[in-house]
Amino acid sequence: MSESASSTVPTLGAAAVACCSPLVSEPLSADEALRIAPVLKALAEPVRLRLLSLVASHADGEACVCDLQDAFELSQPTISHHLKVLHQVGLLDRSKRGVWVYYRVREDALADLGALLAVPAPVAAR
Amino acid sequence: MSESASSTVPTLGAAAVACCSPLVSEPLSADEALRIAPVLKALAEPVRLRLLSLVASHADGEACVCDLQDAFELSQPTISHHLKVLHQVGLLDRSKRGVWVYYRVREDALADLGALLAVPAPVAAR
DNA sequence: CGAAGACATAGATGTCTGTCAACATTGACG
DNA sequence: CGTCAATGTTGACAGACATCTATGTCTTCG
Repeated sequence: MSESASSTVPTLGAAAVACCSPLVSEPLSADEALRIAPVLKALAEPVRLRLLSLVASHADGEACVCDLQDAFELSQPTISHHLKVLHQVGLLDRSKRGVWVYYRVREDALADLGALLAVPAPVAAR
Repeated sequence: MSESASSTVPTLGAAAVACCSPLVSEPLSADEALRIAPVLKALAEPVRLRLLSLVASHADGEACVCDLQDAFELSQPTISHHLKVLHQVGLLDRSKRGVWVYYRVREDALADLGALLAVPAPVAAR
Protein backbone atom coordinates (compact mmCIF):
# COMPACT_ATOMS: atom_id res chain seq x y z
CA MET A 1 0.00 0.00 0.00
CA SER A 2 1.20 3.45 0.87
CA GLU A 3 2.00 5.60 -2.11
CA SER A 4 2.89 8.98 -0.73
CA ALA A 5 0.60 10.41 1.94
CA SER A 6 3.09 11.07 4.68
CA SER A 7 1.74 13.43 7.28
CA THR A 8 2.42 17.03 6.47
CA VAL A 9 1.54 17.26 2.84
CA PRO A 10 -1.12 14.91 1.50
CA THR A 11 0.42 14.74 -2.00
CA LEU A 12 -1.30 17.79 -3.27
CA GLY A 13 1.27 20.49 -2.80
CA ALA A 14 0.93 21.83 -6.28
CA ALA A 15 -2.63 22.94 -5.62
CA ALA A 16 -1.53 24.57 -2.40
CA VAL A 17 0.20 27.31 -4.29
CA ALA A 18 -2.11 27.91 -7.20
CA CYS A 19 -4.62 29.38 -4.83
CA CYS A 20 -3.19 32.73 -3.89
CA SER A 21 -2.56 36.12 -5.30
CA PRO A 22 1.02 37.39 -5.36
CA LEU A 23 2.68 37.79 -1.99
CA VAL A 24 3.01 41.52 -2.32
CA SER A 25 -0.57 42.10 -3.44
CA GLU A 26 -2.45 41.27 -0.29
CA PRO A 27 -1.72 39.78 3.11
CA LEU A 28 -1.42 36.03 3.07
CA SER A 29 -3.78 34.28 5.46
CA ALA A 30 -2.29 32.05 8.11
CA ASP A 31 -3.93 29.14 6.36
CA GLU A 32 -2.47 29.90 2.97
CA ALA A 33 0.96 30.40 4.49
CA LEU A 34 0.74 26.97 6.09
CA ARG A 35 -0.04 25.39 2.75
CA ILE A 36 2.62 27.23 0.75
CA ALA A 37 5.53 27.03 3.18
CA PRO A 38 6.11 23.28 2.77
CA VAL A 39 6.45 23.65 -0.98
CA LEU A 40 9.01 26.41 -0.59
CA LYS A 41 10.71 24.44 2.13
CA ALA A 42 11.12 21.54 -0.25
CA LEU A 43 12.93 23.84 -2.64
CA ALA A 44 14.97 25.59 0.01
CA GLU A 45 17.73 23.05 0.08
CA PRO A 46 20.87 23.16 -2.09
CA VAL A 47 20.75 19.51 -3.12
CA ARG A 48 17.05 19.62 -3.98
CA LEU A 49 17.49 22.85 -5.91
CA ARG A 50 20.14 21.20 -8.04
CA LEU A 51 18.10 18.03 -8.38
CA LEU A 52 15.12 19.94 -9.71
CA SER A 53 17.32 21.93 -12.03
CA LEU A 54 19.06 18.80 -13.26
CA VAL A 55 15.81 17.00 -13.97
CA ALA A 56 14.35 19.99 -15.76
CA SER A 57 17.30 20.54 -18.01
CA HIS A 58 17.86 16.89 -18.74
CA ALA A 59 17.08 15.41 -22.13
CA ASP A 60 13.32 15.08 -22.66
CA GLY A 61 12.78 16.89 -19.38
CA GLU A 62 13.10 13.75 -17.35
CA ALA A 63 15.87 11.85 -15.66
CA CYS A 64 16.25 8.60 -13.81
CA VAL A 65 17.80 8.39 -10.38
CA CYS A 66 20.94 6.83 -11.78
CA ASP A 67 21.55 9.93 -13.87
CA LEU A 68 21.16 12.19 -10.87
CA GLN A 69 23.24 10.33 -8.34
CA ASP A 70 26.48 10.89 -10.20
CA ALA A 71 26.16 14.65 -9.85
CA PHE A 72 26.44 14.44 -6.08
CA GLU A 73 28.76 12.94 -3.56
CA LEU A 74 25.90 11.63 -1.51
CA SER A 75 24.62 8.18 -0.76
CA GLN A 76 21.83 6.78 -2.89
CA PRO A 77 19.30 6.79 -0.02
CA THR A 78 19.95 10.46 0.51
CA ILE A 79 19.22 11.29 -3.11
CA SER A 80 16.16 9.09 -2.93
CA HIS A 81 15.02 10.96 0.14
CA HIS A 82 15.35 14.35 -1.51
CA LEU A 83 13.50 13.19 -4.60
CA LYS A 84 10.71 11.93 -2.39
CA VAL A 85 10.41 15.30 -0.69
CA LEU A 86 10.18 17.09 -4.03
CA HIS A 87 7.62 14.55 -5.21
CA GLN A 88 5.47 14.83 -2.10
CA VAL A 89 5.00 18.56 -2.46
CA GLY A 90 4.10 18.15 -6.10
CA LEU A 91 7.20 19.61 -7.69
CA LEU A 92 8.29 16.34 -9.31
CA ASP A 93 6.37 13.65 -11.15
CA ARG A 94 7.37 10.04 -10.78
CA SER A 95 7.07 7.28 -13.33
CA LYS A 96 8.58 3.84 -13.19
CA ARG A 97 9.66 2.14 -16.40
CA GLY A 98 11.30 -1.19 -15.93
CA VAL A 99 13.91 -1.04 -13.27
CA TRP A 100 14.32 2.67 -13.60
CA VAL A 101 12.33 5.47 -12.04
CA TYR A 102 12.07 8.66 -14.02
CA TYR A 103 11.38 12.05 -12.51
CA ARG A 104 9.95 15.03 -14.32
CA VAL A 105 9.44 18.61 -13.17
CA ARG A 106 5.84 19.75 -12.66
CA GLU A 107 6.32 22.98 -14.52
CA ASP A 108 2.86 24.19 -13.63
CA ALA A 109 3.62 23.86 -9.94
CA LEU A 110 6.93 25.63 -10.35
CA ALA A 111 5.31 28.38 -12.39
CA ASP A 112 2.70 28.86 -9.66
CA LEU A 113 5.47 29.44 -7.18
CA GLY A 114 7.11 31.88 -9.53
CA ALA A 115 3.85 33.77 -9.92
CA LEU A 116 3.45 33.92 -6.17
CA LEU A 117 6.80 35.65 -5.77
CA ALA A 118 6.58 37.80 -8.85
CA VAL A 119 6.01 41.48 -8.36
CA PRO A 120 2.86 42.52 -10.26
CA ALA A 121 3.83 45.45 -12.41
CA PRO A 122 4.56 49.13 -11.92
CA VAL A 123 7.28 48.82 -9.41
CA ALA A 124 10.44 47.40 -10.87
CA ALA A 125 12.41 50.60 -10.94
CA ARG A 126 15.89 49.55 -11.81
CA MET B 1 29.62 46.11 17.18
CA SER B 2 27.70 43.50 15.29
CA GLU B 3 25.47 44.71 12.48
CA SER B 4 24.33 41.62 10.66
CA ALA B 5 27.01 39.22 9.44
CA SER B 6 25.92 36.07 11.19
CA SER B 7 27.65 33.13 9.61
CA THR B 8 25.77 31.75 6.65
CA VAL B 9 24.72 34.79 4.72
CA PRO B 10 26.89 37.88 4.88
CA THR B 11 24.02 40.31 4.35
CA LEU B 12 24.02 40.17 0.61
CA GLY B 13 21.44 37.56 -0.18
CA ALA B 14 19.69 39.60 -2.78
CA ALA B 15 22.65 39.42 -5.11
CA ALA B 16 22.83 35.69 -4.57
CA VAL B 17 19.75 35.15 -6.65
CA ALA B 18 20.13 37.70 -9.41
CA CYS B 19 22.97 35.69 -10.81
CA CYS B 20 21.34 32.67 -12.36
CA SER B 21 19.22 31.67 -15.26
CA PRO B 22 15.87 30.01 -14.55
CA LEU B 23 16.02 26.73 -12.71
CA VAL B 24 14.61 24.77 -15.60
CA SER B 25 16.90 26.30 -18.21
CA GLU B 26 20.21 24.83 -17.20
CA PRO B 27 21.62 22.84 -14.31
CA LEU B 28 22.35 24.91 -11.26
CA SER B 29 25.92 24.70 -10.06
CA ALA B 30 26.57 23.51 -6.54
CA ASP B 31 27.85 26.96 -5.75
CA GLU B 32 24.79 28.77 -7.02
CA ALA B 33 22.55 26.38 -5.15
CA LEU B 34 24.40 27.13 -1.95
CA ARG B 35 23.84 30.83 -2.44
CA ILE B 36 20.19 30.62 -3.39
CA ALA B 37 18.98 28.07 -0.88
CA PRO B 38 19.30 30.35 2.18
CA VAL B 39 17.12 32.97 0.53
CA LEU B 40 14.43 30.42 -0.23
CA LYS B 41 14.83 28.96 3.23
CA ALA B 42 14.15 32.36 4.73
CA LEU B 43 10.87 32.44 2.84
CA ALA B 44 9.95 28.84 3.53
CA GLU B 45 8.37 29.49 6.87
CA PRO B 46 4.69 30.30 7.44
CA VAL B 47 5.29 33.21 9.79
CA ARG B 48 7.93 34.78 7.56
CA LEU B 49 5.77 34.33 4.49
CA ARG B 50 3.00 36.24 6.20
CA LEU B 51 5.38 38.86 7.54
CA LEU B 52 6.71 39.57 4.06
CA SER B 53 3.22 39.67 2.65
CA LEU B 54 2.03 41.95 5.43
CA VAL B 55 4.88 44.38 4.97
CA ALA B 56 4.44 44.46 1.21
CA SER B 57 0.74 45.11 1.30
CA HIS B 58 0.91 47.62 4.12
CA ALA B 59 0.34 51.31 3.51
CA ASP B 60 3.31 52.90 1.72
CA GLY B 61 4.86 49.46 1.39
CA GLU B 62 6.41 49.58 4.79
CA ALA B 63 5.45 48.63 8.30
CA CYS B 64 6.90 48.96 11.74
CA VAL B 65 7.32 46.00 14.03
CA CYS B 66 4.49 47.17 16.21
CA ASP B 67 2.10 46.86 13.27
CA LEU B 68 3.24 43.34 12.53
CA GLN B 69 3.22 41.88 16.01
CA ASP B 70 -0.50 42.14 16.40
CA ALA B 71 -1.10 39.80 13.48
CA PHE B 72 0.53 36.91 15.31
CA GLU B 73 0.23 35.21 18.63
CA LEU B 74 3.96 35.11 19.07
CA SER B 75 6.33 36.84 21.43
CA GLN B 76 7.99 40.06 20.32
CA PRO B 77 11.48 38.51 20.20
CA THR B 78 10.20 35.79 17.91
CA ILE B 79 8.83 38.31 15.44
CA SER B 80 12.04 40.24 15.73
CA HIS B 81 13.97 37.09 14.96
CA HIS B 82 11.97 36.33 11.83
CA LEU B 83 12.35 39.88 10.58
CA LYS B 84 16.07 39.63 11.10
CA VAL B 85 16.23 36.46 9.04
CA LEU B 86 14.34 38.09 6.19
CA HIS B 87 16.57 41.13 6.45
CA GLN B 88 19.79 39.12 6.44
CA VAL B 89 19.02 37.40 3.16
CA GLY B 90 18.13 40.72 1.59
CA LEU B 91 14.38 40.30 1.31
CA LEU B 92 13.57 43.12 3.73
CA ASP B 93 15.02 46.58 4.14
CA ARG B 94 15.35 48.09 7.59
CA SER B 95 15.14 51.73 8.55
CA LYS B 96 14.87 53.21 11.98
CA ARG B 97 12.91 56.40 12.47
CA GLY B 98 12.68 57.58 16.02
CA VAL B 99 11.69 54.75 18.27
CA TRP B 100 10.23 52.71 15.47
CA VAL B 101 11.88 50.39 13.01
CA TYR B 102 10.28 50.15 9.61
CA TYR B 103 10.64 47.23 7.26
CA ARG B 104 10.15 47.32 3.50
CA VAL B 105 10.16 44.52 0.94
CA ARG B 106 13.09 44.44 -1.45
CA GLU B 107 10.94 43.91 -4.49
CA ASP B 108 13.93 43.45 -6.74
CA ALA B 109 15.15 40.57 -4.62
CA LEU B 110 11.70 39.01 -4.57
CA ALA B 111 11.34 39.45 -8.31
CA ASP B 112 14.68 37.75 -8.86
CA LEU B 113 13.42 34.75 -6.95
CA GLY B 114 10.27 34.75 -9.01
CA ALA B 115 12.27 34.85 -12.21
CA LEU B 116 14.37 31.96 -11.02
CA LEU B 117 11.31 29.77 -10.58
CA ALA B 118 9.44 30.99 -13.60
CA VAL B 119 9.19 28.70 -16.57
CA PRO B 120 10.65 30.44 -19.63
CA ALA B 121 8.08 30.20 -22.34
CA PRO B 122 6.79 27.53 -24.72
CA VAL B 123 5.85 24.99 -22.16
CA ALA B 124 2.88 26.02 -20.10
CA ALA B 125 0.39 23.77 -21.80
CA ARG B 126 -2.70 23.69 -19.64
C1' DC C 1 18.51 62.84 34.97
C1' DG C 2 15.19 59.13 35.26
C1' DA C 3 11.32 56.40 33.79
C1' DA C 4 8.88 54.23 30.01
C1' DG C 5 8.32 52.29 25.54
C1' DA C 6 10.10 49.92 21.06
C1' DC C 7 13.23 46.54 19.39
C1' DA C 8 17.21 43.60 19.54
C1' DT C 9 20.22 40.10 21.69
C1' DA C 10 21.44 35.96 24.56
C1' DG C 11 20.78 31.57 26.34
C1' DA C 12 17.86 27.45 26.92
C1' DT C 13 14.93 23.87 25.08
C1' DG C 14 12.14 20.88 22.27
C1' DT C 15 11.40 19.66 17.46
C1' DC C 16 12.63 19.10 12.71
C1' DT C 17 15.80 17.49 9.16
C1' DG C 18 19.92 15.93 6.25
C1' DT C 19 22.81 12.05 6.11
C1' DC C 20 24.32 7.42 6.41
C1' DA C 21 24.42 2.20 7.01
C1' DA C 22 21.56 -1.79 6.78
C1' DC C 23 17.80 -3.97 4.90
C1' DA C 24 13.59 -4.69 1.88
C1' DT C 25 11.50 -4.64 -2.81
C1' DT C 26 11.06 -5.08 -7.48
C1' DG C 27 12.09 -6.12 -12.25
C1' DA C 28 15.44 -8.08 -15.91
C1' DC C 29 17.95 -12.02 -17.38
C1' DG C 30 20.24 -16.29 -17.88
C1' DC D 1 14.21 -20.08 -10.08
C1' DG D 2 18.37 -17.62 -8.59
C1' DT D 3 21.20 -13.64 -9.07
C1' DC D 4 22.11 -8.98 -9.92
C1' DA D 5 21.07 -4.23 -10.34
C1' DA D 6 18.09 -0.03 -9.41
C1' DT D 7 15.36 2.23 -5.86
C1' DG D 8 12.84 2.80 -1.75
C1' DT D 9 12.38 2.23 3.46
C1' DT D 10 13.93 2.20 8.38
C1' DG D 11 16.40 3.57 12.38
C1' DA D 12 19.91 6.33 14.32
C1' DC D 13 22.34 10.56 15.11
C1' DA D 14 24.30 15.28 14.73
C1' DG D 15 23.28 19.84 13.51
C1' DA D 16 19.82 23.39 12.41
C1' DC D 17 15.84 25.98 13.88
C1' DA D 18 11.54 28.11 16.02
C1' DT D 19 10.10 29.72 20.29
C1' DC D 20 10.28 31.51 24.87
C1' DT D 21 12.07 34.19 29.08
C1' DA D 22 15.26 37.43 30.71
C1' DT D 23 18.03 41.19 29.73
C1' DG D 24 20.23 44.96 27.06
C1' DT D 25 20.13 49.23 24.07
C1' DC D 26 18.18 53.42 22.38
C1' DT D 27 15.02 57.12 22.03
C1' DT D 28 11.56 60.15 23.72
C1' DC D 29 9.55 62.74 27.31
C1' DG D 30 8.54 64.66 31.95
